[in-house]
Amino acid sequence: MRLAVLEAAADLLLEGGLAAATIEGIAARARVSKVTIYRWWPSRGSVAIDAYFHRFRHTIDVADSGDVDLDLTAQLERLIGAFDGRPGVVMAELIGQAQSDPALAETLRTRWLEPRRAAAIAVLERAVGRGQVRADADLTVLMDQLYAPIYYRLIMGHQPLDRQLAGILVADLLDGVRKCSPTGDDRSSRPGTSAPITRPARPEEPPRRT
Amino acid sequence: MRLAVLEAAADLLLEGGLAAATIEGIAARARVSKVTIYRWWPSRGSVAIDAYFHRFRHTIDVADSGDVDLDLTAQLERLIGAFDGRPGVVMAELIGQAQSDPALAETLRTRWLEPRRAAAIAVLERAVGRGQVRADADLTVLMDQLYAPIYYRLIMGHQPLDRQLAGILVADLLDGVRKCSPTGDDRSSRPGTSAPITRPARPEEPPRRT
DNA sequence: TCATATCGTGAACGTTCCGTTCAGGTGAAC
DNA sequence: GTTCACCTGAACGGAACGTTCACGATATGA
Repeated sequence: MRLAVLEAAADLLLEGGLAAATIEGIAARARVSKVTIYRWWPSRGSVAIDAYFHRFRHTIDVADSGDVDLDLTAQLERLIGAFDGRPGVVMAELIGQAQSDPALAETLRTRWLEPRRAAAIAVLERAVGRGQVRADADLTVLMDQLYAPIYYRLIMGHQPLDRQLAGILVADLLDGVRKCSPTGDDRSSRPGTSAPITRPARPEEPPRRT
Repeated sequence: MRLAVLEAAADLLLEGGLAAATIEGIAARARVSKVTIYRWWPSRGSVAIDAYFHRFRHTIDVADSGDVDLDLTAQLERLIGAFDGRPGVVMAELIGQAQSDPALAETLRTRWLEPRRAAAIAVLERAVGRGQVRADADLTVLMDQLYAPIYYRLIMGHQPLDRQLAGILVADLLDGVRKCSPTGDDRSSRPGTSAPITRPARPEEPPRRT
């Protein structure tokens, strides 16, 4: 029963978005009573998000190649890929719904956002350990400057959300954050007073749009 | 009548959020018929966003001090300030609603987002003109790395949204984007091969959190 | 002065979906 | 063969949507 509900809900979500995934619609499609759904889930959004996670349980595989650029770019590209097409629309609608449903917001934070943040923070912390990223950087802000633009474009739709964005985001930020001088780890130290330690060539770097 | 509706809607929005601003509630509060509201606005979200803009017509004053850091930081701080307290909650709910209401999304883009983006892009373009920012940078991505984290925190609530965030965002990004060598404007040129042109002291820069 | 058009009104309507209640039915465990 | 956990259809009251109707007000202008 539980599976039937999740499958039906996921189908409806992908077909007609969150608006189509009403409790009564899900119940009818899953050939299940409304009461059964209410026995297991507290609200419509709750069913929807469970259905989404059920259908798209992306693994959060943390690559650790030793190259911050590559690892972060790969993570961001995977996220952008996960938001391609209907699943992206559904995620946007779930985030939207969460703005007026605190329980849904909480679920979204704990089951979607935080695992991914934890994985990405780990990458950054290893980079700090290797001296590739300044030790005094606020990693939570860095995270947001990497991830937020993806969600922002997904939600606002003011700019396209394509894979090459990942590389640009990482390059923009790391070039600023990368520890340039081995001695200076203070914010007031000028970047660029000596040659950067590591700047791995990224041959696939696309030309800049303007 | 029109004003009465907007005032009533804004009141309800700030008191009880988007959920409280129902058409019938607004009509009752404005002492106006439902029909009258439907004559002028196509949907609930439409009334709500008009009411929001009516109540919070922030001026988009573009400072041009000649210092990118200061100008951008001031812009971001003003945005963060505008999202403080109830107005921030309401904006989050409007963005949320826009995820399932294309007309509302369009209004949000054209009347809120784009004017602010245009102002900020102008600041960046002047900075490019002055040689403070690399000419090959993708300004639209830079914009997102500055602004998106603010909306992201507003909507996800995973991290606090305080004013000092503005300075960190700008510093993180500009240190990477800042044109370090006057000759090199190609992505492959190493940042930091010579001293940066301008790096105005920002004494109020807060210590980094981790 | 009076016809007319415009705009607003209250009241009611049908619709959809919510979340809940009720009176049963089925099947496995003990 | 009783009990219990779980499921069922059917119906309910409630909220809000968006619409329709018949009926004022008001002001324009012939």
